[in-house]
Amino acid sequence: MILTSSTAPSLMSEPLEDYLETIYLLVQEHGFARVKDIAKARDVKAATVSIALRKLDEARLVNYVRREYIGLTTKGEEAARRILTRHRLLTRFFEEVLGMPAHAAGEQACAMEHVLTDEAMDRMVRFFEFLGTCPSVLKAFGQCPVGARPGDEHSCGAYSPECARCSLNPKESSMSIASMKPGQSAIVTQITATGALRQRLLDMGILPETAIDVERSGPGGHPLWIRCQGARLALRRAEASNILVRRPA
Amino acid sequence: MILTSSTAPSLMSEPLEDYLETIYLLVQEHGFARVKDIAKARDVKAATVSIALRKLDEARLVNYVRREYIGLTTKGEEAARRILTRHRLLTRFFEEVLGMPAHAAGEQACAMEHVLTDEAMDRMVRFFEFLGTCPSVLKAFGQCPVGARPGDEHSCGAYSPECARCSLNPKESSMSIASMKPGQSAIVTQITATGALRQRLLDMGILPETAIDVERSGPGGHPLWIRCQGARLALRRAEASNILVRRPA
DNA sequence: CACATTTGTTAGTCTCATCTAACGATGATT
DNA sequence: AATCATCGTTAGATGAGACTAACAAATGTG
Repeated sequence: MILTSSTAPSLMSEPLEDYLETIYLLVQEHGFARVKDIAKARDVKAATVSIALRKLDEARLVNYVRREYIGLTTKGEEAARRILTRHRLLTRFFEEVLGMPAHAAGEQACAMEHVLTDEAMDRMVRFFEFLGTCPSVLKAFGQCPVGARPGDEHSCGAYSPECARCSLNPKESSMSIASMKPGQSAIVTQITATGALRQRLLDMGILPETAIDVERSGPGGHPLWIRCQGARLALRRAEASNILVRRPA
Repeated sequence: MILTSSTAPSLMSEPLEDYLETIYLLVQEHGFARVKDIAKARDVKAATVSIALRKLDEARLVNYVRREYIGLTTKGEEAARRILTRHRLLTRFFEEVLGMPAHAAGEQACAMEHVLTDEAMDRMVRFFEFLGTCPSVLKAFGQCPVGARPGDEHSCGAYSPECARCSLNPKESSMSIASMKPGQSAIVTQITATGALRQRLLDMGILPETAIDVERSGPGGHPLWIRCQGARLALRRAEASNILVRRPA
């Protein structure tokens, strides 16, 4: 989707930002940066790096003398650190808050670091500051069945009776859409499916706090027809039973 | 930064995904999609849309008969809904969790919706499921000085004595790096600056839970030299006093 | 020192997404 | 029915970022 952007965060293309970041890291690690190493780190050919360096030189972001080691200008260092900081922040978010494995968190951060606005960064930092003073929050998330990571104690969505804090254990008020009648509406609270089925349901638009209207509901093996976000979807009963809802008050 | 991606989330370019999304929304809103409307929504020329439609038709994502209304195939609808769901999820995250204004949240979501991996989406949904059962968390964040949004009661970083929950009010253990001596180290807990200064400090890499080493510290008007994430930075005392830290135990 | 290997640059090509300009096709107006 | 405005398509150009292939420079080895 395209919304008209009000702020111009960066004047540089994403690839050029990546080169800057790569150079910064290479200099930090080895004390110098060479075309070959940049090419390897970014998984492009050396020829491509040469061209990029000329552009970065024209933008006064690197000190580029042909066939010599490459250094960042002050301006280039600042730009690199700006991106790198976003990378670290996003990585921490996906790893520490959402509980993703380090590598996946880093990859996700790579893809987003170029487009994180100042405002979103500010709010994200504030969220971390908040969490720093209320560490119980993340602990609670990590210990809840929904928040458990693969390898954790209550992973795989296995419900734990001790988890009173989050009260995610099935209770009277928790029903699946499989038991709803045609014409009824409800709000999704949780998708208990895992793996590919979970992803399929999410991709269809079935998210927490989304309204679901049941249109047709055959008994037994017949599919359940629902409306969600304006779209008509057909679900098997086995799938539908993985979507927990609450009836609006 | 570039990390080798293990999963191939999408086979489509971002612009093509945007066209799909735009068509989906236009059909939902008006019952049909025309080249002209797509061009307007995406802010490109009609010629560009024509070409994109040919590609989407080749990929069997739209039913494209020259000079007629454009409809999505089942496959196209699924792809569009996939992106749109990511858009909604990200928007809600930036709006409801981080407390950004609706428009800014939507813009940020636009920029990220194409690169959100299945795994990150899964974890993000789980986080929402968790928050649905522990709504006090977001309430606590929104009411803390750090989490207050512009317009909220304790916005602008004004500290509120009532906010005992988050204990963000200055306390004995809370000191700024301005009072640190050369050779001392500490961990950043909070950046109390706002606006451009805050952004500048963040961009330099000064984030919560980041280690800071003081290298040189002149008295009075002299700058404070610190190391942060391997970089040497010079800060004015007025700036340094906005960086709160705790000494490692 | 001569030659081979490694490293970097240049030239030319490709694809993608965009543009402008010109041209068809459709439909509305008088 | 003739004309005109709107809408869509085609053709051709541009700029970014990548590639290959060929060449040039630097570095090591016998």
